[in-house]
Amino acid sequence: MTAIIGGTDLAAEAQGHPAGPSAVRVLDAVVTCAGRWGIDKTTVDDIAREAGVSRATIYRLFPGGKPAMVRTATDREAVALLGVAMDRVAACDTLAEAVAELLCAGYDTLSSQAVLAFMRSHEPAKLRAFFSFERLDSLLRIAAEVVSPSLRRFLDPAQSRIAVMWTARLVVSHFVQPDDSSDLSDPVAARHLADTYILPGLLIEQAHPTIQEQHQ
Amino acid sequence: MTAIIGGTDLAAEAQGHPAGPSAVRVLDAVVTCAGRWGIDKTTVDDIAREAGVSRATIYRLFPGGKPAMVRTATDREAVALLGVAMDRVAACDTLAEAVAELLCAGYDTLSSQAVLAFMRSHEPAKLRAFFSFERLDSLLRIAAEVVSPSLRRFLDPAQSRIAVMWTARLVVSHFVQPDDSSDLSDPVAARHLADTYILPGLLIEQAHPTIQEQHQ
DNA sequence: GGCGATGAGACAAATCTGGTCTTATTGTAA
DNA sequence: TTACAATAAGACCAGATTTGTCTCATCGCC
Repeated sequence: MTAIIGGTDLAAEAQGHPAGPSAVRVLDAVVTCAGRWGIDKTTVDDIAREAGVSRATIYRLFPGGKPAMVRTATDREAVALLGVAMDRVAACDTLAEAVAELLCAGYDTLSSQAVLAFMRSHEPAKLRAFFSFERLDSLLRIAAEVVSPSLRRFLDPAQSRIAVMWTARLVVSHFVQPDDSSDLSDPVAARHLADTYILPGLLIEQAHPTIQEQHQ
Repeated sequence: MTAIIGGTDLAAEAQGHPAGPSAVRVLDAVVTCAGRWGIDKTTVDDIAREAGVSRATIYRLFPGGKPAMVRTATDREAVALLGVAMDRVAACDTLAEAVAELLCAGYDTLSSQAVLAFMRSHEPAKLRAFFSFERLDSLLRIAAEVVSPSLRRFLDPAQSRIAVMWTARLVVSHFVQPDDSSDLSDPVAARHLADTYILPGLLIEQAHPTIQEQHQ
């Protein structure tokens, strides 16, 4: 994964996100404050105080205000979490193992995220909204971007992408609406889910490529 | 302990606190919201929504506004927590055991309280302020009121009161500023503290009553 | 010295919050 | 059914908070 935590990130800057040392502190502060009070209740002032930075600086770094900071922080957090998940996949020997591990790792990393934990226990409706329309597409794209390389050993690029996005959807769905009958934090359950719902699809696709895939 | 949770509390009403079913829902909502966002970030509107009650009703029940609700909720919570602690003392056979159990139970109940947990992990300065000036005296008085009867088996009323308040101070002090060398959630440590710092004082007082006690 | 980044703080506009009040509705007891 | 008490809904306003922008002083560094 990329060197994001604790340093500047050239890739982020290239795609329009500020990444200087102050920006990093601000983004850290966003995550900290949102984990403490939820996003709605944290003010720009809270973030400034937490980051040890003046409000003026914040608006200079993020002209879009709080929404921009939250979006950037979310992306950064997503990349970091997905990086962790990807590292766990590196050790897998088969596609089935890798997908199962991805399910498991994805679920674990989501669960360990403070802001998401806050939303899950205190404002589940907002969590569902967040993962249903607000940012789902963006997050799926990031997931595909970051994680799909780790499946290239087993699948071609287009299919890796599909596998990752499909897996990510399953993880998110189970996260926002946990299912008693299959707990994704349990590797066995994850493997079962992978074998049942994800791998068959991939194999069929492999046999009869769709138009969508041919275009990618 | 008194029948407070889930029903109306005549004692509360007598001492000026509203206690109808709506009032109970409001106080529950205060605790819930404060545990979620902290006291400062919860608005009367949040409380009303959480309680499923209109804002108008809230102001009718608590003319003092948010401060009044918070004060009442705090007192109610204190009485409930202290009741739990007191129940645990009932099984003790000696004064030393009882005081140790009181230390332990007090610490446990404080730790289990959502709002206090929130403050402890997110705004320790506010926690200290709360327990240092804002409400300490009131809480100590409530503690003495509620718990001291459980020590009457071992001490006379005045001394029970002193023992409880002294114990409560120690619990609070350790709660707001945990001490690595003595963890009050550990019964052994609690017993040690009781033997070392509380019981000797009580015995001395017993031998040489002070003016203060004689006046009570 | 000059320059870029930042902090401090003033400022107005928008928003939120607290608190009061009126009106309509509901449940209940006579 | 009528009368009454409790409440929801929401209008309303004053005051506080928050946002976003702007200016100016300061600091570190080339």
